[in-house]
Amino acid sequence: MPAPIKYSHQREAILNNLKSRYDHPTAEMVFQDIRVDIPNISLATVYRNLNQLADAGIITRLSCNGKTDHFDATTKPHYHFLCTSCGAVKDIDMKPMDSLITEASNHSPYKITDATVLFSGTCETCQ
Amino acid sequence: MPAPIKYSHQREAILNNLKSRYDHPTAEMVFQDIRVDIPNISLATVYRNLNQLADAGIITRLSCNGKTDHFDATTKPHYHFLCTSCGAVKDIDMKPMDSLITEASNHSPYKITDATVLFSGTCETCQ
DNA sequence: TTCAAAATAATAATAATTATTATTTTTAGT
DNA sequence: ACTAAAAATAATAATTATTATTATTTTGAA
Repeated sequence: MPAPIKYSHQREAILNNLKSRYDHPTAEMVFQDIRVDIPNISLATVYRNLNQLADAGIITRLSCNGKTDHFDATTKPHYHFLCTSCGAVKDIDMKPMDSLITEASNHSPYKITDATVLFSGTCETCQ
Repeated sequence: MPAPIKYSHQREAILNNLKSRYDHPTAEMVFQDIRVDIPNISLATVYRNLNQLADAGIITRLSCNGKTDHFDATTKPHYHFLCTSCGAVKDIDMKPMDSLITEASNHSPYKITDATVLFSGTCETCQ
């Protein structure tokens, strides 16, 4: 029984912030940005709401570098790029190949439902 | 100036342990296994050596679930599978498509050098 | 308007990982 | 083999990212 989600000012601000930007921020980055408007918001509130939104399938959690989690305002499947120099996470504007999942399913005994692809290298500004 | 790597009993045991298994263990898992032979080995030693070996390009660090890092004894590029139920990480025995990198390069301004692909779903035993 | 359920801020706690430090190993040069 | 500098270690403290706790406030249905 997942607890029904009740409106909150903070959650709306968090989701709006995430939707307004394209840098796939960490919880900390969202927190710093939102503090400007809601000065006494708590970092734990940001974490809690991002988790809630991800669990509800409204946003996506990205595990890019083994350290901090990043978040993506959209759930439409697409590929990402991680700059190994500055740590920025960006979108790759190409159509995901769903042949990957069928191919992998044919080569393994697992029930495969998802494929995450993360490219890495250096971004324009770091080159 | 990367410090030259000097031999150590512990590092050899860590690398051998990793090579002897196919479950892509975490540092903690390697630690527990090695304690049997080297009872007073320190967890920090396992972390330090796994990092060293990964930095030297001898092993691979896998960031699978946003929590604990896993390690792979080989550096040959191949795809992995994460069971969302038990957390196990396994190999997928299919040829990596290098078309992915060229395709992504054509669709982005980044210098892309690597692509990691992680499938997820449920493994045989969890189904 | 009332009231229970959910959310919050503040903070404590936890988990994974890395840093510190005094001591021990390793190894290159005698 | 002997010595000494560099690197590695064990033990442990510290750090970072994240989650749990708790007393208080907000939300929303009756």
